[in-house]
Amino acid sequence: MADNREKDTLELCDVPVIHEDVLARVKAKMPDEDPVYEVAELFKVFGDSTRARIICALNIEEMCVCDLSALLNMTQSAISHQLRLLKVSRIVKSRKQGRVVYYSLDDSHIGQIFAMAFDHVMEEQEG
Amino acid sequence: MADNREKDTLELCDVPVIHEDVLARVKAKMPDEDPVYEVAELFKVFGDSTRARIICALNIEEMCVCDLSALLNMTQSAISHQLRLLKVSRIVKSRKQGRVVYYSLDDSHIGQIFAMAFDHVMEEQEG
DNA sequence: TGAAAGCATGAACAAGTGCTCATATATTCA
DNA sequence: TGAATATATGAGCACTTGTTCATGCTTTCA
Repeated sequence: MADNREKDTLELCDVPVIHEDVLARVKAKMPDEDPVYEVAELFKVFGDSTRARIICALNIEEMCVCDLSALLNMTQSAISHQLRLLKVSRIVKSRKQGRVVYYSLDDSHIGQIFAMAFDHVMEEQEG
Repeated sequence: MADNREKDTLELCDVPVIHEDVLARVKAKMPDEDPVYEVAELFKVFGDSTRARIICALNIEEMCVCDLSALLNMTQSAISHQLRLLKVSRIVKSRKQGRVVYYSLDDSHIGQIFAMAFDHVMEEQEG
């Protein structure tokens, strides 16, 4: 990140393009950058087994932290940390009643996306 | 995975359970462990922006490695490494023609799952 | 009011990940 | 056959991530 001398032609990545027509078409049809990054961020949150199990549980019904801990056989702290991430990502929402906090899925899309992913891995099994 | 002596009461995680009825219901309805882990693995692969962009591109049409490199402005090596992972995960397939290798999506589910995720992040935007 | 219950959070550390660099392999063509 | 092209891959490194541990906050109840 310091020495840029002798690099008048500073293409970061000067790979040759073989199919200019293909490139042009794909460039035209590619979705905008930002949504793609957001989709990747969403999948990144889904892509941890603890969080995936939490989502599967909350897709069945609302649960409090300690019940989730018992269900998944993990410490309250670990679950709580993950729930925080899921909440920041707007995947779950919470309501507090006394000293108990109940979590549930924030959006019906979430369950649908998981359902499709399940279908996919099930078919992979057979075929 | 070796030493289990002196662990007669081996609750790994003895959190109290508040709602036994909820726990019983969710336990009964929870999907099997293995598919959940596989779904998480699938999402993990989706959850990187480079791979997400590759998938978006290949969802439009088949492409070779160097065109992908040019499109995404990344080195051929970086793209090739990611394509390897995508192929092992059965998300893309490849066909070789001369010294050019063309990649495409291996399954129509993939595009559908991405489409749903896009819908989700778009609605998040609006509120 | 003080103790207990339920949950949240900061620090720290091991494990995992994505890129770069160098190099290997495979194919084409002169 | 030898050079050039297209792609693959192993090693290394900076960076990220998920858990644990200790502790703090909030609410309830005796």
